[in-house]
Parts: sequence; structure tokens; C-alpha cells
Amino acid sequence: MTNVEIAAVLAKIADLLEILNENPFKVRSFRRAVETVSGLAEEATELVAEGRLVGLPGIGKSIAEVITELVRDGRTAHLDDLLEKVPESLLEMLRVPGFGPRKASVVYEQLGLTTLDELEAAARAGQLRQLPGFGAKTEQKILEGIELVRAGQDRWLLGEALPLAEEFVARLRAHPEVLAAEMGGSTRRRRETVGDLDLLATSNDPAAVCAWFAREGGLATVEMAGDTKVSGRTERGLQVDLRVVKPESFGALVNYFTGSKEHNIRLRERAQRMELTLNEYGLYRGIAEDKGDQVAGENEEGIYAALGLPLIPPELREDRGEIEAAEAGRLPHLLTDADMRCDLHMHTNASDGQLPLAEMVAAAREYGYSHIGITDHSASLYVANGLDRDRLWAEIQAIRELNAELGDFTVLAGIEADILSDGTLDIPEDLWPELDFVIASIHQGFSQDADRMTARVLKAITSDRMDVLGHPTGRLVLERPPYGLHLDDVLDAAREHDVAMEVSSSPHRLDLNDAHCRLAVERGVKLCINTDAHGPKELALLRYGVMTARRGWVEAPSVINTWPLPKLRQWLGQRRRA
DNA sequence: GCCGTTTTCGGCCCGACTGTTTTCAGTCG
Repeated sequence: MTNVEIAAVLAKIADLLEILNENPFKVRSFRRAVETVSGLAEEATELVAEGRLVGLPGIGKSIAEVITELVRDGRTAHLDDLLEKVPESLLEMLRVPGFGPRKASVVYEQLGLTTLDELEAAARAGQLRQLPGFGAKTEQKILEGIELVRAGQDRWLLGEALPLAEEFVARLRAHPEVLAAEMGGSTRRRRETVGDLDLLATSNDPAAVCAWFAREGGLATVEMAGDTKVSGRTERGLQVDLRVVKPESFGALVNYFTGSKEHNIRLRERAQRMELTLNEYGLYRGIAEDKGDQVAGENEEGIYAALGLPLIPPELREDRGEIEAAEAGRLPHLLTDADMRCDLHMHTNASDGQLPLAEMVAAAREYGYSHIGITDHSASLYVANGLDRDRLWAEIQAIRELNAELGDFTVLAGIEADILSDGTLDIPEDLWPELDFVIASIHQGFSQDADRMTARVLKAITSDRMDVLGHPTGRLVLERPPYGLHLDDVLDAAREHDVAMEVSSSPHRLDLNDAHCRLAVERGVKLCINTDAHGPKELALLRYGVMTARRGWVEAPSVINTWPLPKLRQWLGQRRRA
């Protein structure tokens, strides 16, 4: 059973416990475990085998037993018992905004409703308004909510949401009454998908800013426009919430809305132990009703400082050990965009790219790199017009000629070689010494089982003819799960043979993902962050790979793109001299 | 169910909004 499947079961248990009105702290425990398992880079199967489950954040004896059962039998008695009391189909109702576990419990107990369809029918028939705690308005909101669920637009790619958020923030900052503006939520934490945009601003006249934003802030529809809050949707239906507060609370607001929720809870618990209270308006002396003077709140640094912590970068705020690290002064010095000296994976129209070599190189040069790598597809990828031996040799020579003209900019001659079904690399033997580097990727035979897929990749790595494993897990965000691969084994081999793992920066890929980046670096494996650009516009996407690596606690030295060219050449040369 | 710089038992974050309500439960972030 995969970690994703285990996390789904734990989430299901949490939902069912909530519907059954169980102890809320028990529910919270399961939710915490969902986060922990989702963030695991290692397979839970391995942790179970080695007895390392207990002790992970939020995983005690009971939940460890549930996970062990799942790994061993593919099912758990805990879930089975709950499903005897509540039908599973009831859970789909929880996706309806404003419709939570208590209401689900009521419609099930009193009307016997078990599915979204039945809920919709009952709402249309006016049957819900007679239930306790329900009214005509609730009924109407439920119908609207079901519509949204059916439309299916609840998660957006970071690559779609972030540019929109940046535009909104820029527009806010340009307004004369706005003193400062920032984005919050999972967009600011750079999660790979986001549900909505949170925009935060400060002004001495919040009402004026809200009124202006509702009118001409760029929303297609406005659902609510108050003196401190505006919410609506963009043309494509993405939910946007703006909140505006006075300056003394801005840092607290940004901190609060940046989350994650679990990180916030940890901060508030910490505040409480220090006899302070943290809320979205500030950090105050005293606790609960006795809270007094504001200690901090104008900016985030001040809040963290008052809690005895350095500022924690938003990308790390997931309660994955960042508070402990901050406390111990061991926060990572995260990789930045400015550290990136090159992009080592891009295509020209020799294979399936848009531009000829010289134009693609010119486009990449605009990004201020000192060097880049050109990596067209290898011969076996017919659909992408992969290069056969003669065309590859021609490209290598063209790159050499180009370098002679370029002066202080260098183009490395690479290839994106297919890892064939039997694990051999699709590279003409006599041209391997002529290539500066090799990215090897899987493009076909996705359906092989995990053992075969792993054996295939291990054979490629141990051939010592490749430098980087391209988009290692093959997943597409929101579209396609990763192919089965025992990543632990792959990482071990990669360290031994000094092969880097690619972080493919396309918002559709982000492969490796954040948790895998963290595991790879912890295992001593190097990363290579690339765009895999097929045209000039995609060259701009490198920052998404950097964001993913930052979420994986990655520091610049682990990323070969940050090395000066001589160091990179030396590393690549070791394999070739061996 | 988890967890420990007062704890192996007794705590467990904080506030706003909404709708249904004459004082509050449910939902959300």
C-alpha cells in the first residue's frame, strides 16, 4: 500500500470519527498523521518493516498499528468498524462548502440520506429546512455548494495560481492607500496545488481599499464586500479572499493566513507556554481573557522573535520539524533563484522543441545564466522526433561551433536519452564520449510493475553512462500518479554512482516532489533542477523547481545547477575519465 | 489519539462569520 493510499485511509477515519461526534482531539490526531504520512518521502512499508513508525510526529502506538495493518493486509479493522456505523458514501457530502460532519450526521440520522445525489434531491424538495439547525438559506447554500463540487474545480496548479496572486498583490501595492500587501495561504507556501488565493493588505483606511478592490481589483464576480474583507472569483472561477487590517496587525494577519494550520497551532501552543496569546491581530501578553498589551504583530519577524525563534521561511511552515530546527538554530539556508547558474534540460526543433539551436540558446541566455545544457530526445522516442546517430553528431558539432562564437557563455552538449524497457540507455556507443552529459528518462513502458521498473532504472544508473535521472517518478500533478518505483533503492544507487536526481520544474510535473527532494538530499544524493523547456516561454518556469526544492529543505550546494562551470565540468569529467 | 523545560494523566489554538437562533452550534481557516 502506498503512502498516498495510507493517508487517504487515515483521512477517511478522521472524517468518520467527526461524523460520529468523537473526541475532536482524537480527530485531530488522525489528521496530523495524514499530514505526516503524506509528507513522508520513504515508503511507509519500509518504516513498518524496520519498526520506525512510532516516534514520527503525531504517530503513536494506535495509529502505528493501523498503518501496520494497512501495509500487511491492505485493510484495517478500525476503518471497517467505523463503516459499519456510517456508510462511506456519506463522506462525499463533506466536500460541499459549509456542509460539515455535524450536518452530515443530521441528514443521515433523520432522513437516512447517504449520497450527494440524495442530499441534492432532498434540498430541492425542501426537506432539509425542517431539520434542526437547518433553514431555507442553508438549503440554498447546499444546492450552490453541490454545484461547485460537481464542477470539480477545487484544486489549482501552483503554476496557474501564483502568477494570478502576484498580479493581485502588485495591483494592491500600487494603490495609494495600501501600505503593504502580501499573498498568504498555500500559494505563499508554494504548495504544488492550491485551493484559493488569500490576499492580505494593510492600510489606515481598510474600508476604502476594500471598496476599491471590490470595484476594480480584477475580480470577475464579487460575493462579499465588507469593510475589512472582500471575496469573489476570477474569470476562471478561482476563489479570491482579500483581508485588510491596520498596520499594527499586518504581520500577525500574514502569519495567520500563511499557515499551515498545523504550523500555526504549534506557534500558538508555544505562545501559550510563554504566557502569551497569538491570534490574527497580534501577539499579546497574558492568556485568554486576561490578555493585555501587544508584544508583536506589525511584522512576522517580530512575532517569531518574541517567540524566541528566527523567521521561518513560508515554504517550511508545514510542521515537518521546522519549529524544532528553528529553535536549535538549524534552519536550512534555503536555495534561492539567484543561486541558479544554469538550466540543463531543454529541447530544440531538432527533436520536439520549437526553436532552432541558436535561437533557443539566445533565449536561455536572457536569464543571466553562465551556461546551459541542450538535451534533445534520443532516437527511440519517435513521437518526439528523437535524434538518430547522425543527427546527434551534427547537433554536437553545431554546439561546439556555437560555443566558439559565444565567448563567456557556454552550451553543454547533452542528450535526454530514453531508458529502454530493458534498462539500456538509448545512446550511440561511439558518441557517448563526445557528449558533455547525459540525462536519462523513462518515456515508455509506464505500466511495468514496481520491481521491474526499479530494476530497469537501477540498470541504467549502474551503467555509469548517465549523469542525471530525468523526471524520476513520472507523475503529472493532478493528472497521473507516479509510476511504481522503489525510490529508496534508486536513491541508494544514485548516491553510490553519483547520479543526480532531476527536479523537473514544470508546474505539471514538479518531479521529484518536495518530500522526495528532502529525502534525496538527506541520503546524500545531488539534485539537478531543470525546466525541460520545449520553447522559450517555458524557460521561465525554473523558479517552480526552486520552490519545490525549498519546500524540501534543500540548500544550494546539493544542487549541481548552482556550481560554477569548472566545478560542474570536473564532476561530469570524473565519470568520463573512469 | 498524542504527548511531556511543572505532566505517564490531563491537557490539547484562536477567532470570525453564518444562520438559526433568544444564547449558540457548526463551519472555516
